[in-house]
Formats: sequence, C-alpha cells, structure tokens
Amino acid sequence: MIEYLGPKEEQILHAAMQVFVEKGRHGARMQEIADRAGVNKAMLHYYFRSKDNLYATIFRMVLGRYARQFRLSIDTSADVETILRRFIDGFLEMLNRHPRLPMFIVRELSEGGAIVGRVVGEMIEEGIFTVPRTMLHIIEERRDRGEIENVDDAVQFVVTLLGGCVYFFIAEPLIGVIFPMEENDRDAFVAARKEALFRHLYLGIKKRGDDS
Amino acid sequence: MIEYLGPKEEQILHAAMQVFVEKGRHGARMQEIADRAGVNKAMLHYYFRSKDNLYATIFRMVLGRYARQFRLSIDTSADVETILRRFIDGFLEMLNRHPRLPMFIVRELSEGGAIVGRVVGEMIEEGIFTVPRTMLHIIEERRDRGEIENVDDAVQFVVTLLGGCVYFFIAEPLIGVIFPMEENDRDAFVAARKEALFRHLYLGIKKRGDDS
DNA sequence: GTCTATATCTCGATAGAC
DNA sequence: GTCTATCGAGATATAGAC
Repeated sequence: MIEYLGPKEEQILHAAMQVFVEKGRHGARMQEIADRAGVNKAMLHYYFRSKDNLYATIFRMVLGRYARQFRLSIDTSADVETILRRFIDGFLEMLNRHPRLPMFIVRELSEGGAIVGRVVGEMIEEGIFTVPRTMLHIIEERRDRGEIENVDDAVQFVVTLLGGCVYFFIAEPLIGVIFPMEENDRDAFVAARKEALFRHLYLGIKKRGDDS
Repeated sequence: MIEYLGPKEEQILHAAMQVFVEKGRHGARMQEIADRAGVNKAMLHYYFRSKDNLYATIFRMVLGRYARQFRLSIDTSADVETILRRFIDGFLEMLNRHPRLPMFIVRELSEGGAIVGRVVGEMIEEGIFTVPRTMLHIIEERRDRGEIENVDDAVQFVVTLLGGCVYFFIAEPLIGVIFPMEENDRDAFVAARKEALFRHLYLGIKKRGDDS
C-alpha cells in the first residue's frame, strides 16, 4: 500500500494538493502547480499523465488524511456524553485546522458525486473511513440499552451531527453576511460552536429527569 | 423593479437557469444555453453582453425565489414549538422541490463567496432575505421571555438549524454511500428528516419539566 | 529525466452581412 | 434583431532535442 516516491513526485503532490484544494478541480492550473512545485510543467505529465489523473490521486490523499485524522476521536467504552463531546471537539478542531477541506469535497460532490462516492465506498471497505458508521452503531446501541432517548432514527441523528459540524465551514461567507459579528474571529466562533452544538444535540437525547 | 422582457429574453433566462443550476457557473456552456433556449448563440451576447453578466442575472433570480419562498413559513405570534416545526417543514419541503438549489449556492460560495455575499447583503437590505435574522430574533426574545432554555448563543442555534436543513441536500451522494438505505427514496428520507430534526432541536431547548 | 516549443482544443466573444 | 463565420485567449497535452 505504501509507495516510495521520488522527491520530485512528492513536491508535485504537495503543490498539487495546495492548488486543487484552493482552486478546485477546474480552477486549478497545471502551470501553477508546476510553478509551486518548482518543476517544469511537462514533468507533471511525465509523472501523472493527465490532470484528471493527478486530481484523482490528490483526492484520495486528501480524503485519506481526513478520514484518518478523525478516526482517533472515538472511544467506544465511554458514555454518550463523553463520546459526543469528544467527537464534536475533535472534528471541529480538525476542520478549523483545515477549513477548506469540506468545500474541497463539496465541490467534487457538485460534479455529480461519482468520484466521491467511489472513493469513500472503497475507504469504507478498507476500514479507513469508519467514523460515521461507528457513531451510528454507538447511538443505536446506547438507545437500545436505555442510556439515551428520543432517537427513533439514529441515521437522522448522525446526519444532523455531521451537518452541524460541517455546515459552518461551507457557508461561512454567507453566515458572515447574515449574522454580522463584532469580532470576526473564526477561532472564537468555532469554540462557541463546539459548546453550543454539543448542548443542543446532547440535551435532545439525554434522558429526561437524569440531571447527573 | 419589474422589467418587461421580450419572449426571447425570457426563453434565454429560463434555459440559462436550468443549465447554470445543473452545471454550475464554469461548467455551463453558452452553446448549451442557446440550444435549450432555441436561439442563436450570438443572441445571448446581444441580450446579456457576457456570460458573467448572464450568470449574475440568474444568480439574483434564483436567490430571490429561494428567499421569497421560505419567507412565508414564519408566523411570529405562534409559540416556539410551532414556529420551529413550520420552519423546518416549510424549508425542507421547498428544498425537496428544488434539491439542486443548495448546491447551486454552495458552488458559488466555493468561488470565494464574493457574489453570494454581495447579493445576499443587498437582499437583506431590501427586506427580501429576512428569515434567518427573524428566526434569530424570535429565539432570542423567547429565551429572554423564559419560553425556552439552554440557548446561550442564539446564532449558534440558528446555524445548527440551517445546517440541519441544508446539509442533506449537499451531501446526499455521500450520505447514500455511508448509510446505505433499503429504500432509496428521497421523499421518505426528507419526511423522516423533518420529524427527527424538529425533535432533536426542540427537545434541546424546551424547558425541562415542561411536558405539556 | 528534463526542458522548449508547439500542437490541439475548447469556448467566449465579435465582426459583419442580411 | 438575427445568423454565419471566425477570431483569439487560455488551457492541456505532446513531440523531440538534450
């Protein structure tokens, strides 16, 4: 699975990732990738044949990092409150470090979702992209065990959770216009978001009368 | 404000809307718009000067419909439960009728958000795009009045609400892969989503011990 | 493996006849 | 107002010398 790449190849991949994530698949220019990698444009084709091929490589890479990074945030043995808290904290923290990631994926989804679907499907089979399903199973199990309530449909809960985490990073410019904020500080907003999202979601499924 | 357009102009706008919404700003081809409108390509430039100009016109149109349609869904005098329920129902219903709308806007956001920001800003000033702020004020007022609790930051609540509604329509292909469903029926999923989203969000802010 | 030069293609835009 | 023909920018991709 691990391939050993020459230094040029890695420089290209590094530059390509930056440019593709910033500009998107169509907005990216091979010339710019070459410039940033400090290599000749022809080299890109020598190593990666075509732009589409280079893009597909990058897409896998990026999604892989994405998946690996937030797989760490689940501890199956903890209680729901802790699991939810850590998941939201970890996920939002990761997104805050890579705020363009959601948009990168969404752009690709806007092309019809074929590539995303295929790559994610493969990653699920390979056990790399596991978190959403793990979360689903945890929620279902804890509900059946009586630890939480009001979760008729666990899939819906997880979708709300994921959307709650990701949405801000997609709609940020829009949110900035709709709700003008004094301090235009993303870090502060994300910190507040962690707290608020956890409370809204957890209080919705916490057992009533359980004020421990 | 209302301009009277010739029939050709309307045909072009109609076709342009379809193509831009389907393919996005860059994916759209002037040739395809002309073909679908049943006019010559040169006519597009005669009426709208440039592709960018045509796109901007369409973007305003689409966002305007969007805004107008979901402005209807708020009744300020009702209680929070009703308001929230109607908002979610109305919004999801509208999105279900126009499932490409969120992606259309998000694509434009991915270009940097300049156009979206400007257009939405203007619409807010013109009183067309009012719903999110209205929702915010309602939540704040009801919290201060003691009708709901656990809403330290009303902006965060509204962001969660909007994200909860919109996210599915953006990530649909991804969700389909992550959570394979027996019945691949969007209508059913959206119906379930209405119910689940309302419950999760409302139970999170409902007063404890208020089981009316 | 690397670089220059160029082929080839797509697409928005326009000139100019009618 | 409408159409045909074409320009020209900008991009990917490749040929071919070194």
